[in-house]
Amino acid sequence: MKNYQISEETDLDVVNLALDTIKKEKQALVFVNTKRSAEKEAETISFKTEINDKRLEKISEDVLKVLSRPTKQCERLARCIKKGTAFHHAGLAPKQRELVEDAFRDRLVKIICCTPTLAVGVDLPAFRTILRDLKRFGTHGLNWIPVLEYLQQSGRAGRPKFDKYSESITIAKTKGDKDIIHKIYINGEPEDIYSKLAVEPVLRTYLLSLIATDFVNSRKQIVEFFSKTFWAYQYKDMHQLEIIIDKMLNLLEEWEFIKSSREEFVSADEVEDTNLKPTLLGKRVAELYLDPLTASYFIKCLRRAGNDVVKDFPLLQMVCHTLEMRPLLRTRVKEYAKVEEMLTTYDTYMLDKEPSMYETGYEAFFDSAKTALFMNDWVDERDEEYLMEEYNIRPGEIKAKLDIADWLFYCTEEISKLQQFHEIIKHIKKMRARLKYGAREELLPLLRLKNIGRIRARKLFGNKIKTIGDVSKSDLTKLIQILGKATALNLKKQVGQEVKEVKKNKRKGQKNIEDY
DNA sequence: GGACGGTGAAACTTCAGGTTGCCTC
DNA sequence: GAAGTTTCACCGTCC
Repeated sequence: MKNYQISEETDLDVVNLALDTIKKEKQALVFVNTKRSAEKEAETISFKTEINDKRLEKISEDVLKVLSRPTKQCERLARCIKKGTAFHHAGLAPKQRELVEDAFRDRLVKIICCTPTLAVGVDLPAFRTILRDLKRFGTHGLNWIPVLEYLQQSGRAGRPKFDKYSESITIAKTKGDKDIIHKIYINGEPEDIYSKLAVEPVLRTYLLSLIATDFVNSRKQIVEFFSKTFWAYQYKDMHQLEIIIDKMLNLLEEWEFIKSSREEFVSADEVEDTNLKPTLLGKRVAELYLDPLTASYFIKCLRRAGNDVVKDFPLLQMVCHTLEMRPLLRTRVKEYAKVEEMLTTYDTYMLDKEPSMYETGYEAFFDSAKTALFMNDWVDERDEEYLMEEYNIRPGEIKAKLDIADWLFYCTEEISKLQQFHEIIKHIKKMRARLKYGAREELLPLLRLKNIGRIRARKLFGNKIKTIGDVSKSDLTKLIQILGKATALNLKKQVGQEVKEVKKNKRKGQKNIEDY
């Protein structure tokens, strides 16, 4: 352990450490416990650095171009990057994350303030890691983070190629904290690892896939298989495990994903066994890697829809009320009325049944409706800044939620095919396209064109160009006015009307691109 | 006397992240 | 539980 003094240019420990890192011509990662803190910390440091670099200015500009209209978050990140700092968390648009990571690898950005996003997955070693917060908000207020996480974060320090040694620094806020940090993190042992197989959704999914792939085809084989897993090794009580497995098998059969049949003959030394076979539906659910509970829930909803009219909001709420979509957006007290109103409006169209106020799932149901509300606004062409203000959801989180929704809708589509719910498939296809682009239905024809997103499609639509046919008919001059030259020419090309670029030997009456 | 701006205490709000799947020629 | 943000009372200054 080294002992040295760091110059105190400010009265903020993290800022001093960051400035010291830069002075040493090194880089650091600062780990904090919230997205908001990551942004604030990066900004505070950025006010104190004396970095000016043309390359950083370029990256800063790129960061602003990622969305159709930069949000306040984009602008804040851009300002930080200009000064050689950045923040990094799951709320960043994927492209921005990439820009930040690359800039750090290129040693242009010196300090990244981040949430644990950077502790796992991404390989971004630094000379120094600064762990500002070792406590995080959990079920019982603030808790110390697991030792394993501490190791993950501090382990980001160390670049064998560049440095002879590296540093991981934690900041204690009180003398008491200092002692605790020493005891549990620096001198302590990491926690034991526990098998995730015991978690019901994982077990259900895994059990079904074992049967669906013919890896096992009887109850006995299943028990045998699980007895060899880490789960059984840790759990020790195999009898208890069998009870859990039976419970799951019963559910899978009840949901019609598997069929069981008793064997006719039972030899003297063998115990009774049950044959297990997947149904067609069960096979597909397993292939989709979808939690069987979610699959059976979708089927219930689809049955309820029958041949009735399907509306957007109920469809969105259906996919939001799943384990896959968690964590859901939380409904704040003052928002209850708004959510309630939406639920009342669509009362007769809801595919999912509203639990009574006294049931345990009541709150989750409301949250699923609020999450659906956000998606509904997205397909109503609201932009990222609006969604941030209204729902406190950032671009990166929007993308993640929409991706899950798309996957779940795809699964719904596949299940609908097998269950002969043909009517609803076209609605789902439409909704998937709208979620992808964040657009109203009327823009869908135009969105099939390349290089046309919701912004350009809306511009065209506003100019009475509403279909691909309209694009063909439309005058090139007008298209150029709306979209600019490059895009307009590209569009014409896509509809099979290539405008040749004639540079010389221009005949009378024939126009050059330059003429426009 | 009133508009304005700066300051700081108090009240209020919010709180990490992630894997799976299929394909659009 | 605590950081970060918002709100609001309070005070001084200037016109």
